[in-house]
Amino acid sequence: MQDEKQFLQDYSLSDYERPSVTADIVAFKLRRRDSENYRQNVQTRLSLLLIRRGGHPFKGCWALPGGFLNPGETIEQCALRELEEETAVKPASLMSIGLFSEPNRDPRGWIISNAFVSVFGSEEVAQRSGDDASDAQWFDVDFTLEPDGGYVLSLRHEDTCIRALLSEEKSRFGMTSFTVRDSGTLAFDHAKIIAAALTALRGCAKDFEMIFDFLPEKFTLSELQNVQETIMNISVLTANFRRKVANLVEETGEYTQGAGHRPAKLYRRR
Amino acid sequence: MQDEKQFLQDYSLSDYERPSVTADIVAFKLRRRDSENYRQNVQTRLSLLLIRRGGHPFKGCWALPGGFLNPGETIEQCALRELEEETAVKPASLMSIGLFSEPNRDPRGWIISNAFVSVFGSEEVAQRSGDDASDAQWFDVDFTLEPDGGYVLSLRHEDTCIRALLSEEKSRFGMTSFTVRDSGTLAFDHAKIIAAALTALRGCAKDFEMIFDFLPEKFTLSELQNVQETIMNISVLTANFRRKVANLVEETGEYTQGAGHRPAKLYRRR
DNA sequence: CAAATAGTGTCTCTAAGACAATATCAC
DNA sequence: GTGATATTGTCTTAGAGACACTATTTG
Repeated sequence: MQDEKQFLQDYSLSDYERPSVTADIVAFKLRRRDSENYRQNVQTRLSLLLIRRGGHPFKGCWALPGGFLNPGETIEQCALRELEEETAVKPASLMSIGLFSEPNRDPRGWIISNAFVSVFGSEEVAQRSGDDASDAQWFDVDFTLEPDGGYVLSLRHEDTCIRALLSEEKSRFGMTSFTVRDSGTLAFDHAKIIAAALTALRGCAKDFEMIFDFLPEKFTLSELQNVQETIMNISVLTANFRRKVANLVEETGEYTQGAGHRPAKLYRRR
Repeated sequence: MQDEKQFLQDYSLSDYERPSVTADIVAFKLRRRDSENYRQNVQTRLSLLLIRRGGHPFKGCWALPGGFLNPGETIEQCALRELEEETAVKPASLMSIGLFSEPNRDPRGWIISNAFVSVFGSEEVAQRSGDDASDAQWFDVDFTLEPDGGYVLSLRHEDTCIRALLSEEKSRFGMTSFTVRDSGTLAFDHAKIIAAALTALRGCAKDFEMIFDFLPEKFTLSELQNVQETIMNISVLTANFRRKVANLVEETGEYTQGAGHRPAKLYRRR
């Protein structure tokens, strides 16, 4: 035992070269679309948070929020800390989607990144500007398979439109990874990370995982259905949706009011 | 542009403290059990590869194969390289199960690890001994939920029996993580990693992912069924199993011979 | 024939999908 | 009543699970 104490005292990790480690977060939120009819329910779009880089490299490009792992914290704590520096709010959920470790993914040097999907509820999210970020904005997401087999990732915020092209690479186990053919004005390999995040998010939403995190504690079944439809970019039949989620929710006894049509029961997650 | 070149030339990552990064691999294989009856099909057990540590820390304990990430390689390449140093054979598959980054998981210092599940076919796997490993052996796996809600992980090889106790921690998204209550003679947090690996492996096997990697190119449906049953520690009805995998395989036209009973069609993966 | 595995047929039950019908509010 | 959403009912079909049955080889 004395032996081991001595060993650890003498042990030095400094002989080996070490990478810098970061956490990058793909933060999702549903953005309300203005409705043309005041009696209609709110329409939503899926959006994600990007930060305009103020310094080199990729100066002026848009990048995912994230930052370096500090001693004494886990990678999840790092992700939450970096995210809170940008949004001032804790996300409703956080899910790892893997380590991105291509040696040349960052021109600054050997930097590998663990990426996360995070979800924010629909309450307004405050924004701060970070130290090396001149701007942070939520971009509407469009990620679709083209007839030629390629994927197009479009991110829009007001006049700004980012467009990236990717190819799918099926590597066993249902896990799909993407290759970037054109990164547009996205920094680093963030197009690849966003594509992986969207794939993971849609996979979860299919099984009703994570969809509750987009909503407040109490919600109507229509709102819940809207979340799934928005994320997966599909539309499902109401009757079937309600049957499938019946066991995942419970009634609160409360109802919506003054919506211009029949009130709806408010549910909560069970 | 000149501006950016200059920036990158001046940029130094050395101001920040950096962790060492490793890849640890939970390598699975099916081990043939001696059958009491020469006419019966071979019975199998799930086994995983452990290495006895020859040096400090955890001297004499058993640990997962793995090693440090080198510059110029991805974490997947690192995992394959370390695994090949131990087994001299490439695995049939490799799947990441996440980054383990608890600050004090390694007494040597700040070392974080990306864990992988890998699968080897049933052909014999050669073994080399690594530099800091005095022994490498395949341990039969038993991982079961006890009535008290805890999990027991038992690993056996001849006279050696490792026994670890864990608790389940459901952290949203169906992703379950484990807390180690008693590590037994397993080094570091490897009991936690093995529990996560088994959970991931069973999740895959349920959907017929990864089960083909345990078998040679040509196999019978009985063998395939046996793989799933062994991994998940369940038994399923033959007729139902065959219906479910029917679209995942195709006939080769060949048959087994001389097994002491009716020959079986050999299939391959489609 | 006995022992063992290989392979098929079919019944039931559940869940998913499609579609129709009714209910309730604001105006 | 009209326009909008809320909520329920039910028909059909696909798939999972259970179980019974037949087929083929070695010894």
